[in-house]
Amino acid sequence: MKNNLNNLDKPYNPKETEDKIYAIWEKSGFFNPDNLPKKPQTKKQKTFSIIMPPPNANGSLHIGHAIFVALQDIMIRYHRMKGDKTLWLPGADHAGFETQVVYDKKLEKEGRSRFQIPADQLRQEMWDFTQANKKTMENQLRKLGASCDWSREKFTLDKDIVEIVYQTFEKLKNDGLLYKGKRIVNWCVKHQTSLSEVEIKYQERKDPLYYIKYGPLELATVRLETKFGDTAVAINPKDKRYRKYVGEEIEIETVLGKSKIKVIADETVDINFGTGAIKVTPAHDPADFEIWQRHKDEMPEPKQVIDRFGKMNELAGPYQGLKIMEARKKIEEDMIKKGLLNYSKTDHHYKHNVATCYKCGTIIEPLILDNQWFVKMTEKPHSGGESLRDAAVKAVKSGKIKFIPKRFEKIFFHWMKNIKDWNISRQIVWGIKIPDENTTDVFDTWFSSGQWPFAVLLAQNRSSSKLKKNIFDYTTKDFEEFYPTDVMETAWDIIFFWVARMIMLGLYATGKAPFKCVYLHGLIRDKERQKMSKSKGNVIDPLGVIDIYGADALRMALVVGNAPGNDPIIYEEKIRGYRNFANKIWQASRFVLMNLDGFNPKAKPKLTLSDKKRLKEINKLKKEITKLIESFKFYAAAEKLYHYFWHIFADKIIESIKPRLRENNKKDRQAAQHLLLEILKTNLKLLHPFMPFITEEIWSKLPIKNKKLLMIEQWPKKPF
RNA sequence: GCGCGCUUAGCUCAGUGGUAGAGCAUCGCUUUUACACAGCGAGGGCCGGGGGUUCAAUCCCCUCAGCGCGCACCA
Repeated sequence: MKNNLNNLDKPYNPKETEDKIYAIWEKSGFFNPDNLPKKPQTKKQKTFSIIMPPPNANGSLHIGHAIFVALQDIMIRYHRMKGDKTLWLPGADHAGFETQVVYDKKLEKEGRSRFQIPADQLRQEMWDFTQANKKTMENQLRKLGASCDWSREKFTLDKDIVEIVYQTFEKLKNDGLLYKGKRIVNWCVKHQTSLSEVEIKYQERKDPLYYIKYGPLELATVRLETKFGDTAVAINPKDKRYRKYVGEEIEIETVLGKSKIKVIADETVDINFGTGAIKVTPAHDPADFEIWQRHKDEMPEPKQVIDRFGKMNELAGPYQGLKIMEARKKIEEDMIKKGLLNYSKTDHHYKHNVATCYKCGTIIEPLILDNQWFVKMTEKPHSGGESLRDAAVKAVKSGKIKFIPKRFEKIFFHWMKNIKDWNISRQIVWGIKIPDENTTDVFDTWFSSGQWPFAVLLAQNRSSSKLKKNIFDYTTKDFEEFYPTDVMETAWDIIFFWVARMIMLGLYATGKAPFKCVYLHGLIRDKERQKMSKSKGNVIDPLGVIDIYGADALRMALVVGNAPGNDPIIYEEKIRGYRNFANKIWQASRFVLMNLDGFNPKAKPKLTLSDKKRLKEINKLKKEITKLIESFKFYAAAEKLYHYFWHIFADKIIESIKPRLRENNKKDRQAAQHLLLEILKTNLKLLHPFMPFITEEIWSKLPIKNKKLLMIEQWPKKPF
């Protein structure tokens, strides 16, 4: 029998194979579940679906994306081979704030600024920018071997998706789960937008804690510069020292002169901290804002003394125009001069945590903004049912949604317990405009991506006439077939940003959990355990790696030794090791093919006792691999396959069979050939989800009648 | 402050209530017609410390130490 591998280069050359193979797959149409061979009518068609976490269309794919491709493609290819109607739906995220930040930097380099460009023009520029990135990312996904259904691909700014997002917004509004108003928000003075609770990071800082005289009282504060915005002094109602002042107006002296201020009692004031008395600055402190909300009748309206750029405004008198830290220093000096500061008491080593922007590290300036939309997390909707938070917690507690690894469920519950209402207003141009006549704000990007699993399925084949129809009275074939999806596979660091929101919004909008299982992979580190980032210069470009070692090798390196939830370490030697493995597969396959002359597939093999043992052994392997994949232990399955192929099949079986291939005993030779081919075929199938390119290429060379593509061959399960 | 992890061979990581595992690296030997991106062989570990449960603990419980992470936070 003829063989082709014989003529090829000795070391396996992935470059010559991978693009060609991907083109064959894509052309076959089998990425689309509708084109897959149907099971006999007697058997019920099972489905399997994964919605791909849509990569941000503001750059190119990094090694973290390669992990999700490797893991999800394993599941997808396994289920496809098992005969399930398998859908992997790709997409891209406009990634509102993140993309705005990236684009701001680009503009900065060009000497431009988003605040000087007309909004429409900027939006068009950013649209072109993201569309170009999206194209690049699609090709990168192809390079990685992602067997996703491109015909169903969605972008978060597609018209139909936006329409669905608006309808969910309407529903939330009608259910009383939205409120808007003048609210205090986390304001980033650099990026000029408000941020949600998960978009701020606390950083420990040392700042002086000052003690200042307030009439008959003394109080402690870090923020001298906000004192012009004080609208009350608060004490604990149980504090005997100050109880007599409650309800009184006390006369105070500041650097701006004398004035009067009300003393109020609030239980949140800690008697033991500082002096037990605090200044209340509702316009610049979230906790103080809450105090004001509780004591509106006793206090004047909040007074904003810092503007959106982090500079003192006209209410700060002579300090107007100064940045916060400059103003603080100046005020400190002036207060000392005037004897308003008990300087000897100042704690210069006061450690506290300060909220900063998670992107740029700039200290967040809490500000009161108008027309801010918030989603209520802990209140019940008017139409009945549980709060967004409670429904989500229940779904996980009841096991409707499972986390892998399970420990993340605890982290999830802990966060949900402390969850705050969600500010979904962003003051940037890049995003979905909030349907509110009084604002140009856009939605927090996670408000749309939080709806992604049901939105992309409801948006399929949605004709323009149906576009307007409310999703809550409408369904699609895809939604019926594939929702809830089977697995949401993503990185653990976006549990709160994304996973929690998908669970809450999915349950709310559809009444069903958006997925049955959340598989969380870790963040890739370098050999020094540092996170990979462009600024550190330790990033690994997946395309560069693929160019040298091949996509199969990269995928294996990312899967083996990578248990869920742990942060894997990746380095070149590891990838090289799996390149070597790919070559081992290639060489062993070459050997089998080179020794097939005279092989008759129809002849009944006369197997020896040890041959039969080997077949038993491989039956056991099939079972084990299947079980490991089903239980999400991809790292173990990959390692086992590696070990079997290399150290059992290549080192032991092939070596021991060589003499039999040379002998003239035709029957025994047939048996040996039969054994080799059977084992090779089974291994290629089992390895296919992990190393799809090389296995498909070798499969194409095997002498098999009525051969299909390996990607849709039946997953091995029946014993010989 | 509340909470979650991790600690196993030089490195990266699996693992199970019953005599410790893999890959890489190391050290020998081998250029044998699938493969030197290789083969054959070898060395290497009080499974972080202490205590407990058990016939038996790397595994379960307690405790200590080191490392990492999440949440919260008051001026």
